Amino acid sequence: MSEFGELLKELRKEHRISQRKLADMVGIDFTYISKIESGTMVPPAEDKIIKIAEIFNVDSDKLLIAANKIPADFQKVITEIEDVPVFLRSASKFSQTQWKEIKRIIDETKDNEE
Amino acid sequence: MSEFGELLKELRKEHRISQRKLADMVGIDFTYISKIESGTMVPPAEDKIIKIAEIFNVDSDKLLIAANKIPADFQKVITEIEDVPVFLRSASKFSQTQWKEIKRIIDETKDNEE
DNA sequence: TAGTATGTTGATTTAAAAGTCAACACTATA
DNA sequence: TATAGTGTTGACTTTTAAATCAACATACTA
Repeated sequence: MSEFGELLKELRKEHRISQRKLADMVGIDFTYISKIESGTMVPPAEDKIIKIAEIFNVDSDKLLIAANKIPADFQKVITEIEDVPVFLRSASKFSQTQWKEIKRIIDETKDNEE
Repeated sequence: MSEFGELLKELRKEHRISQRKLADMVGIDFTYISKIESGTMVPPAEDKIIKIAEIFNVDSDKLLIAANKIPADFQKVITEIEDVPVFLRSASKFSQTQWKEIKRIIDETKDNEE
């Protein structure tokens, strides 16, 4: 039942890299990698997870979420924008249709970026 | 600069209650309350903050946010609803108008409750 | 003025999270 | 069959967050 562990193992295998090599790159002990993969130990701290995401070139948010961690950046958003906590309290009640509307709004902001 | 500390002191004063009494009710040492209020120490753990919110009859989310803590409940929402992290990444870019739309959607769900 | 209530400070402790170290076991291969 | 590469396990350690304990200072009040 360790989503993160399984995912890590998969990524590592895909990239054909050993636990020792990965551990070196991340900056942790290789035995810890072993335990994370088997679910014996909980996922590492956020900075390590971000490094892993970089190494395997995956979205760090996704990896953090898989580790059941809230990206620290979110703290700023949640604590600084008043309406965000209110939004989060309602988020579980949104219907499909409502999510569609929200996604439309999100997409609008994405345009602004380029 | 300790938002939480100042807020706590204010609430406590309003309720005309001593640090010792409050500490007893919350289940922590009174000297800790003193340090929190002065900003010497960081706010207590989430469960203590929630107790404080109950004692003073204020919204616990607000108190947690003032303490720069993300309510643990949010973790479920953030990790379990796929679109929420995406939303949070965009949240800081929303315009007034966009927030108005979002609030409208939130209000719709509130109707469902009663 | 002795007692009671209040808040402050510095040193220390406890609990939880995040990790290391040492030792072993299996496999491949030179 | 030695040795290099890999993963596993159990006990221990380090780090950070969350607090306590002991001692004192100030004000109030019986």
